[in-house]
Parts: sequence; structure tokens; C-alpha cells
Amino acid sequence: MMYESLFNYIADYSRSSITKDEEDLIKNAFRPKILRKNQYFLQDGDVSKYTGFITKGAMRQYYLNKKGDEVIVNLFIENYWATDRESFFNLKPSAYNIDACEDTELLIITRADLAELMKKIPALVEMIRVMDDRHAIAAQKRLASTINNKAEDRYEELLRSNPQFIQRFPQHQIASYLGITKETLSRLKKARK
Amino acid sequence: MMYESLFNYIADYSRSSITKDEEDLIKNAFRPKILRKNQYFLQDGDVSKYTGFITKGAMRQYYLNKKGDEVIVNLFIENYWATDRESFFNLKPSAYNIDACEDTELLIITRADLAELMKKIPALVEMIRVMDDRHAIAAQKRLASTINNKAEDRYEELLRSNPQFIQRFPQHQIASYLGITKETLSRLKKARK
DNA sequence: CGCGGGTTTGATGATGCTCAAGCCCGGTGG
DNA sequence: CCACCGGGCTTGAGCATCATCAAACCCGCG
Repeated sequence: MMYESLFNYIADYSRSSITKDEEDLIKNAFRPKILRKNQYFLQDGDVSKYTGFITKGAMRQYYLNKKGDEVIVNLFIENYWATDRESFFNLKPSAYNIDACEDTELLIITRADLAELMKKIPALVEMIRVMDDRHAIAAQKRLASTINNKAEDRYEELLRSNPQFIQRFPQHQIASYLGITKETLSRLKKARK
Repeated sequence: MMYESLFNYIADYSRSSITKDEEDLIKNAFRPKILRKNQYFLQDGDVSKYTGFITKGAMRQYYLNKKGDEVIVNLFIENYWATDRESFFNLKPSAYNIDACEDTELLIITRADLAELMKKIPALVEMIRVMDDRHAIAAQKRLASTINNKAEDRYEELLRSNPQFIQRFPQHQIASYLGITKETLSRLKKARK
């Protein structure tokens, strides 16, 4: 069932296994949430009360720029955490929207409940440390890549690092995520090979 | 003396004060390191054994791209931590160089010693959590800004967020940090006002 | 005085954006 | 079953932004 993938994720990231008791604690603290395609998980202006672990589906995080078009900052699929970190930790209104690109299943928890749980389950603390670490490294790389590589290189990179994304998200969303227009991505794919 | 600024930093980030005993533990664990201008703190290929808290001076983190020119990924001044995170946490060779842009004073500590210290000083754990949090948020914003704004906007943004940088680093390094060429930055400054 | 790093200026070209139009295709209702 | 609609993708022409390369300039310092 859906908690299994969360248990596996924790074990993987914390490099330690969790006990049956801990599993029960987790089941009590995280609750399932189902979102239909196109349904919001977080809306611009609301506080990101929950962080959600995706067990099935796909989501995107975006904001509207001054011209009013969507700028996608993150794409999420199974085994990703969906939240606006700034809003979630500081409990302040978010500038982002997060919605479901497919029918999606999540396990959600509030900041307070997560803090409680971390006191009881050391593996969770370690998991978050490792996540933060990898996240920081990935962010550094994505930034460097955005600055130094041209559109085509970044697309190739995404093909290598996240081929699933290309399958599951429409091309204009991939383009936005890469920081280019849909027209450029279209031409670029044509030019390859 | 130099430890004061580290104590203040910890108190600030952990939103709690530290005891005299904890201060002593910190003094024993972190040791001072002096770097002359242009001296390396970390060289490409070496493991980033230490993380360093800067009490005085300025540093930069960069790598060499295929064409062989320096690409600056981070600039550091007082109250910043200098390290290659990926190398420091995983103890693997770094792809980056970090060197001093001025005569610089640091307080350095190894990963193992830091881990020990964190077991004894809860405020350190909290400090790191808050640092990671702010870091992730800042990285998100810097990425969004790089993707969506043009060179001039990004320069203005830096002027607002880190005016000290503009004073202390030569213009061609600022340009590299912003992801533009020195020529573009030069022209852009001329065009403003 | 002259060297050298940093900065500026100019000319040219590549990359990717904008706007507008057309196309493809799956779904819906007549 | 077909016609139409709409979303997503493609194509084209023109343009803005920025990189590149080369040369000159500026200024502090030996």
C-alpha cells in the first residue's frame, strides 16, 4: 500500500531501517490525500500547511510573472516531496501554485506534526539532512547549468537526468521548466538528429 | 575576538543562546585559519575536508569550464560559510576551487568534528536546519531570477541584496557570478542612469 | 617610465524571444 | 459518422539581448 513507498524512501535516505513501531507512528502522522488532475494542492496567497510525499501521480509548482504567464519552477512525480518550502517552514503566504498534472496520491503532514515525529524517529532527521544536502547540490548544479549551457545542452541534460519528465509532462511545461519558450524547445528537438 | 562572530551567528540562526560551556566546546572544535590574498582554501581535485566560517575577508568559489575560464558560482564574505558542500559531506574530490580574494580569517572544522559537536550542542543542529532552509529558498530565487530576468535586472537585484559584493569584488568577478560577461556588465552600468 | 590587471568601447554574430499563423489530433455533440 | 472545437505543437519572420573578439584605455605600482 501507499505507505510502503514512504518507508522505503526513508530507509533509503537515512541509510537505516525503521521499526514496526516507527512505521505505525508514521501511519498515524501522515494522512492520504487524493487530488484530481488539475486540482490545486497549494494556491498563491495561501500558506503551504502541508508537505506531501507523492506516492502516485505528477505535480508542478509555478508562479505567474508580471505578464501573467505561468513559470514552472519544479516538477514532481512519485517519490518527490511537494511543498513550498518557504511557506511551509515560515508559515507565511506562498507566492507559488502547486497543482496536479495527473490524478495524484499524496501522504501529507503539517509542519508541527512533522516536528513531533522527528523527535521520535531519528531516521527522519537523518533523511531530511540528506535530502537538504542533495537538494543544495542539485540546486547548485541546476543554476550553473542554466547560466553556462545553452538551451539544447540543458534539454539533453534533462533527458539524461529525468527522462520520466519528458514522458509525463506536456512539452510546453518542460520548456518553461527549462527556462525557454515552447517554440524554442520545438525547434531544438527538430534540429537534434 | 574572532569566535564572537561565530557565537552571534549561531545564536541568531538557532534563535537561542548558547552557554559558556558550549562556547568552550566550540572554541576547542573550530580552529583559526589565516589565508593570504589569492591563497587556496580548496583546490579542484582535493576533498573539502573543512567547512570554514569567515570572520574576516572575502572568498570566491569557482570552476574552470571546458574553455578554461573561471566560472564563479559563489562569493563569500564575513559571516558566510565557505565549503564545497558536496565534497565536504561525501568526502569526495571537489570540482571547485575556493580561494581568498583578500587576506582572510576563518574558523574551520572537519565533518567528523562538526558531527560530534552537533551531538552536544542542539543550537548547532537548529542553526544548520535554518541555514539549509534559507539556502534552499535563496537558491530557488536565484535560479528563477537567472531564468526569467535579463542581465540588468539581475544586476539591480544584486545591488539591492548584496551591495557589499559590488564594493569588494572586481567587476569581472561580479559579472561571472551574475552569469554574464564583463563587457556586458560594463555596458550595462554605463546605460543605467 | 612602463608594465599589467582591470575596465571600456566597437563591430559582428549567435541564440533565443515575440507574435502570428497554421497544423495535428482526440474528444464532443449534432 | 462527421464536423467542429480546442489544446498542444510546429513553422516562419523579425528582433532584442548578449557573447565574442579585438583594440584601446586607465591607473596604481614597481
